[in-house]
Amino acid sequence: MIEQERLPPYLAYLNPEQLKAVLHEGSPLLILAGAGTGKTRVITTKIAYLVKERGISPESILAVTFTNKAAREMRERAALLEPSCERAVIRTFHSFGSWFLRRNAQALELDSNFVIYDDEDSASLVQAILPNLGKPECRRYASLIARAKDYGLEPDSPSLATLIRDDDFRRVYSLYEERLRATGNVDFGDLIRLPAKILEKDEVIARRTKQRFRVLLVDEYQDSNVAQFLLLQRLFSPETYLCVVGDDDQSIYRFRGAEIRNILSFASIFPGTETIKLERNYRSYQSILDIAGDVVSRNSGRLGKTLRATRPGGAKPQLALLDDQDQEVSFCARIIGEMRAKGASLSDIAILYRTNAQSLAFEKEFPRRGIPYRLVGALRFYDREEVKDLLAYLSLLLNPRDEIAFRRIVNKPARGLGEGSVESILDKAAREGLSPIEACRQSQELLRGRGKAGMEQFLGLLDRATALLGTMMYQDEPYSLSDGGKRSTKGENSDAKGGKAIGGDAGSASLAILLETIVKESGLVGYHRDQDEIAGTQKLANMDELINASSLYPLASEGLAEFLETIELDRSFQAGSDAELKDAVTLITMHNTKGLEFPCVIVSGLEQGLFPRDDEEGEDLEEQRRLFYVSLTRAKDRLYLSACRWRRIRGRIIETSPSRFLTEMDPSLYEFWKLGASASRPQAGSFPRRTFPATQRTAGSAGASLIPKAGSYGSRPLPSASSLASNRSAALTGSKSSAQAETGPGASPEWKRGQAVYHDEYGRGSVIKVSMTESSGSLVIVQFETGKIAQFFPKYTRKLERIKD
DNA sequence: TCACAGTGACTTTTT
DNA sequence: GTCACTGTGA
Repeated sequence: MIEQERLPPYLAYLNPEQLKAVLHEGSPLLILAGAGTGKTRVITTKIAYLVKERGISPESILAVTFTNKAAREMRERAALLEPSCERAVIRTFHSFGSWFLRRNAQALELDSNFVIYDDEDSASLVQAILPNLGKPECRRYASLIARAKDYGLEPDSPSLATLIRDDDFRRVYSLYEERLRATGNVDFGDLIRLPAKILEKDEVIARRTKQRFRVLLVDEYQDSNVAQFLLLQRLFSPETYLCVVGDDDQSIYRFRGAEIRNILSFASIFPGTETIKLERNYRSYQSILDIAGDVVSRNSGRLGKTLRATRPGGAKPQLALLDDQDQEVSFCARIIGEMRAKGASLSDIAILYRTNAQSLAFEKEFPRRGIPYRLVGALRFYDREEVKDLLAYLSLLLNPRDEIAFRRIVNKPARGLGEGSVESILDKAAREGLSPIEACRQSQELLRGRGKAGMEQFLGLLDRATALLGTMMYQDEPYSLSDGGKRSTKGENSDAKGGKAIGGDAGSASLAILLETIVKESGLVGYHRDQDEIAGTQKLANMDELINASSLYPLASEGLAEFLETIELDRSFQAGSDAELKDAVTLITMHNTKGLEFPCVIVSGLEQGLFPRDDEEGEDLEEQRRLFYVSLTRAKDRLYLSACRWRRIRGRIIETSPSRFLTEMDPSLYEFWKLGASASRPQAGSFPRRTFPATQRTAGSAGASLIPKAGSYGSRPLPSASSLASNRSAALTGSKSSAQAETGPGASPEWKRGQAVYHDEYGRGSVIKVSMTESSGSLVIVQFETGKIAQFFPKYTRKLERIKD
C-alpha cells in the first residue's frame, strides 16, 4: 500500500473512498458510485494505477461501458494519466463483443465480415420471414427477439415462455435465427450472446481470452442485462480481477432488459466481494441532493446510499404548477431569460421531459421567442431513410448475402424490379444456396422489359463499385478489423497485439469516391432530390454528410468494413455542424440525460398519468422514480420542476393532477415558484393548511383565487395546478403577449437611456445603454446603485421594472 | 408504380 | 395532433 503522504499527484486528488477504490485489489470489487461522485475519475485512475504502479500490462485490461461517449471519455482520460493505457481495451459492451466475434467467428462458423443489423433491419428480416404480417407486428416480434437475447434466451430455452407469452414466438424466433445466419450477419443482441456462447463451448478460446484479460472493469453496471452478465461471468476466472461500478438508484433501462438484480446481487454471486460506496457528490448543491435523496428513498429495492454534497446550501428547488403547456413554455422561457440576464450561457440550461413528443411545444415556441435550442436524441441521423439506403448499398458490397440490404435497395430507386421479381430471385437464391446477388446474375432470363434493363443497371453498378474497392471483395479471407492502425478519427481501439497491415494500394483515395459513385449512378440523388423538393427535407444534405464522414476511410474493403462497423456501433453522430448551436438550450428526454450535468435543469411535465403513467406500478413505478432521481441529480446549481393542470395528449386536452412524485415529496425541500416581487402584487389569502402542508412557507405568494374545482382537488396534499397557476397566469400571459406582440412592458420603444429601473435582486439602477437584437428584442444594460452593471433582455425577464425617479 | 386519403396508434431506447 | 401504415384508384 502506498503511503498517504507519498502519493503521486494523480492519486492525491482523490478523496479517501475514491483512493480506497483505486488501490483495492484481490477480491471482486463493487463500487457503488452515486451521481456526481467522480465515478469516471475512479475508473480511469484505477486503470492508470494498475499500469503504472502494479505492473499490469495495459493489454490485459478490459474496461466496458454502455455508450461510445463514455468509452471515449474513459479512454482519453486514462491515456492522459498514463499514455500506454491507449493499449487497454476500453470499449462499449457491443463494440467489445464485435471485436471478439470477428476474431473468433470461425468457432461458430460465422464469417468475420458480418454486418450488424439494427432494430429496423431485424424487423425487416421478420417481415421477410412472415410476409403476411404487418409492419408493426414485425417490429413487435423483432423487439421481443431482442428482449429474449437480452435475457440470454435461445429459441429452445425452456424459460422463454415465461418471458414472452406468445405461442408463435418460439417458432418466429427460431426462423429468425435461421434466416439471420443465412445472411451471414448478426444483430445487436448477438454481439453479446454469441461471444458468451463461444466462451462457453470453446475451451481453447476461453482459456486464451481469460489469460489475456486479467482485469475486468464494468461501468454503469446497474444497466447491464442478463446476457451481459453471462458474458462477464464467462470472461471471469479465479485469476481475474473484477471490478464493477454502478448505482442501483440510476437503473433506468429495465424496459430494454437491464437487470437491476445484477448489481443488487453482485456481492452474493461473486463471493468475497468488497463494496465501496462513493457518496461525496461534487456536482450539486446540498439542496438539490436533499430533494433527490427524498425522492429515491421511497424505493424499496435499493442497496442504500446517501449522497452528501461538497457544495453545501444552495437555492431550494422551485416547483411551478401551471395551467397548461403554453404556460410551461412561458415559464421555461422566463427561467431562461433570468439565466441569460445573469450572464449564463444557454448551454447551461436543460429542459427535461419524459417523452419525445413533449419537445414539440418548446420547439414551436422557442424560435418565436428567439431562444435557440438543441434537441438531443429525436430522429437519429443513421435512422434516416436516405442514409440507410446508401448504407445498404455499402453493406451489400461487403456481404452479398445480406438479404435485408438487398431487399432495401434492389428496386430503389425504382428499376422495374417489383415484388414478384424480387421474391422469385430470392427464392432461387434460397433453393440453390446462392447469395441474392449471385441469384440476380443467374436469373436474368426470369426478367424482361424494364425489369431486365433495371437488373443490368443494378448489377453494373455493383460491379463498378466492387471494382472501385479493388481486390478480394467476395473472397472468404478473414480480415482483422482496425489491427493495422487507425485512420478513423472516431478512435476505435486497435488491437494491441497488432496484426497484418491493411493491404491494398488504395493510396490516399478515400471511400468517399465509392459513396459518390453509388449515389450518382444508382439514381439515389434524383430520387431523394425529388423528395427534398416535395417535402422540404434534407435528404441530399444528409447523404452528403455521410459521404463526408466516409472520406476518413481508405478506398478498400477493409476501409469499408471499418466505416460500417463504426457507424453500426456508434450511432450518436448528428448531422450538421453544432458550432452554431453552442449557445443553445438543451431539450432532452430524461433517459438521455444519464451521465450529463447542467448548471440549470428544468424538469417539465410532472403530472400523474404522464410521469409516472397510471399503469406504472411496483417495479415499473420504482424505475420511474429512479428516472426522476436521475433527472434531479443532473442539476448543479439550479433546479426547477413544472407541472401543468391541463395537458394536450394526442390531441386531447386532459385535466391532470400533479405527479405522485411531487405529492409524496417532503414539502419543506422545495419552494413554489413565484414571480419576482415587482411583477404583481401578492394578494391576500392562503391555501387551507389541512390540504396543503406547504402553505406556511409560501402563503405570502399564494394567490387569492383558490378555485375549488371538482371537489377531488380539495383533498390532495398539493394544491391543484389551477389554484397556484391562476395567480401566475396573468403574469405569464403578459410575458407571452409582450414577447409576441412587442407591446408589453418588455417591448423596446419604452426603453431609453437614463430610465430609472428597479430590479428584483439588485435594487435601483439606471439604464446606461439600449441596443436592439434581432431575435430577443432590446438589450438593456443597467448600472445599479450598488455599482453592479448587468444586461437584460426585458422580453425575458420580469425582474426588471421601470420606475419613476 | 405512385399518390392520396382514411385509419389507428401512440413511452422511454446507451448498442 | 402527428405520423406511419394500409389499401385504393389511376
